[in-house]
Amino acid sequence: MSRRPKSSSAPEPSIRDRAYRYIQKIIAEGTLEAGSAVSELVLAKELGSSRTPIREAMSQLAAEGLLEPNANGGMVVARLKREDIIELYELREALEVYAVGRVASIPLRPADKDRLQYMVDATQKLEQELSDIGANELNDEQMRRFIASDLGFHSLLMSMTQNSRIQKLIHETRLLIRIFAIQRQGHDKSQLESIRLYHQRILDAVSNHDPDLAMKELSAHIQVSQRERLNEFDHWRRESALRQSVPSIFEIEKIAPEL
Amino acid sequence: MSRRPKSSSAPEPSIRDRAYRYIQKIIAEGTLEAGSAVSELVLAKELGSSRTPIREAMSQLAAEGLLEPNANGGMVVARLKREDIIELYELREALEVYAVGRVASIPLRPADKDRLQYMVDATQKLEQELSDIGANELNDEQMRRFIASDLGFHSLLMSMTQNSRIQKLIHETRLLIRIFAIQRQGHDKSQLESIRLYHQRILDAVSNHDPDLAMKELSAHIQVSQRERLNEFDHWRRESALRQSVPSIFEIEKIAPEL
DNA sequence: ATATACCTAATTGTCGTCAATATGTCGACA
DNA sequence: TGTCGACATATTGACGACAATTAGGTATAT
Repeated sequence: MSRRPKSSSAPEPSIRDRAYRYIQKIIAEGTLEAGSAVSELVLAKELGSSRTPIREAMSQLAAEGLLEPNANGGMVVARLKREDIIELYELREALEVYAVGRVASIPLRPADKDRLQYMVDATQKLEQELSDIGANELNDEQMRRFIASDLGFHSLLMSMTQNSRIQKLIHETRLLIRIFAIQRQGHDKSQLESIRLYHQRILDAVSNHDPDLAMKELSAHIQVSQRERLNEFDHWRRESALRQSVPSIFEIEKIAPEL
Repeated sequence: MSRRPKSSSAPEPSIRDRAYRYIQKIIAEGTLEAGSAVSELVLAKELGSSRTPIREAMSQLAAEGLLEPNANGGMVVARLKREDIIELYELREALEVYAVGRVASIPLRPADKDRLQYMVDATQKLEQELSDIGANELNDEQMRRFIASDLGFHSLLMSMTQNSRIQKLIHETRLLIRIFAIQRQGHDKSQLESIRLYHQRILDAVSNHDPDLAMKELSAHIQVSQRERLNEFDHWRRESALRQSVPSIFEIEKIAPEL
């Protein structure tokens, strides 16, 4: 790694790293939609580099689950199936529930408690805003704030685990879920309140050194999220199936009117 | 993947795959000791290939934790520190305990129960052999059989989980632990019995659809293993420190006799 | 004899290219 | 007209080579 001094001022990221971040970004942004094949050559031209660094970056993305190797060869942007959502949420549950049990077993520093409470309060503030204007769903800006506070709460909590491997896995799992999340329709007020209450109960349990309760609440919280996500997925798939089938009938009628 | 027809008879593994397995093998066998730098060129010559496939295989191994990138560049065979052992066992605990809870929640097929019981019985048979000849520790052949039955029990149990990602992570984690295990001195009879009893209790709990008990037993089982492994590690490190310091004195005496 | 500077050797990140295969299109034939 | 086969294209896996940087050793000066 001669080109990776990574010393003081100029980390000089290798082309491989830049490619890694670039591909991850365009997948996260949805520029590359799920299921589409991603070519090494076009990415190499886009980045003005050779195929080699792109190739290595894609291997890593594949190892993390963002890309999956196609049968005939080459990579395809991973397309989450229903079972994948189930698996990913189960993985989250296994890891996060264990982690929160550990966190709740050690003293919670007041500063950390305050930061966690701040995240919960941020969500409550959003609820208040909804009530004030009589709305039931979050607008885009509010949605962004909600995601920030939701992610912040979980990230903060998990960062208190000493276990770096578990942290990394949780991060990757959440990333996968988030990236491939169906366009999450804005949570309504009741969902918001439910999430906030879960967070508050988890925080209280951690604060009270009650690992069992903290684990139980977080487990339920994740399971509720899983179910909501599965419902979104089923809705989306049903609509998608309709959109797919109806035009095809039209096509048949247009092409073969005798039927 | 032109060279990967993967069709019927000749899967024709790509050079990359062969390199992956080869490197994993020589690390597992201890041919490459932990901490030593592994050169791409040497491996390429050993395998009679170019550096490219080796490079990609090494990237994958690094992603799985077997190799770790060196600061100046290049890869080094990962050398597990004490915290790594702690982290890996915690990860195992998080994943396996969750998985066994799931397995215990669904009906256990009689065939599976028999296979699990067979693994437990295999361990008990080893105990019997020790008792018969009045020995206290396993010889090499018995040790191999024990590892097979121990690994078999856990693998079988985990394979009943529907979650492929959790299975894969458990597999990788166990591989890491096993590969970097300090030369595990043969378990003595009491350890053998303890392990067998844990396995039996876990099996019974799963068989009786008692997820909580199964999880509790497996958790304790893994924690005991972790503690044993940490003890081994501490012993080894203490001896290693002695071995390191004494020769250095010899060296000094040879190089600078006037001291 | 020690320390510094230089030089050689080894190793790595990246590149351009080749061979082989999968895909899609066009044409021929029944 | 429908189906099969050959051709062209595109893409991937692998190779050898180059530039750059680091490490280690040597020579030189003090």
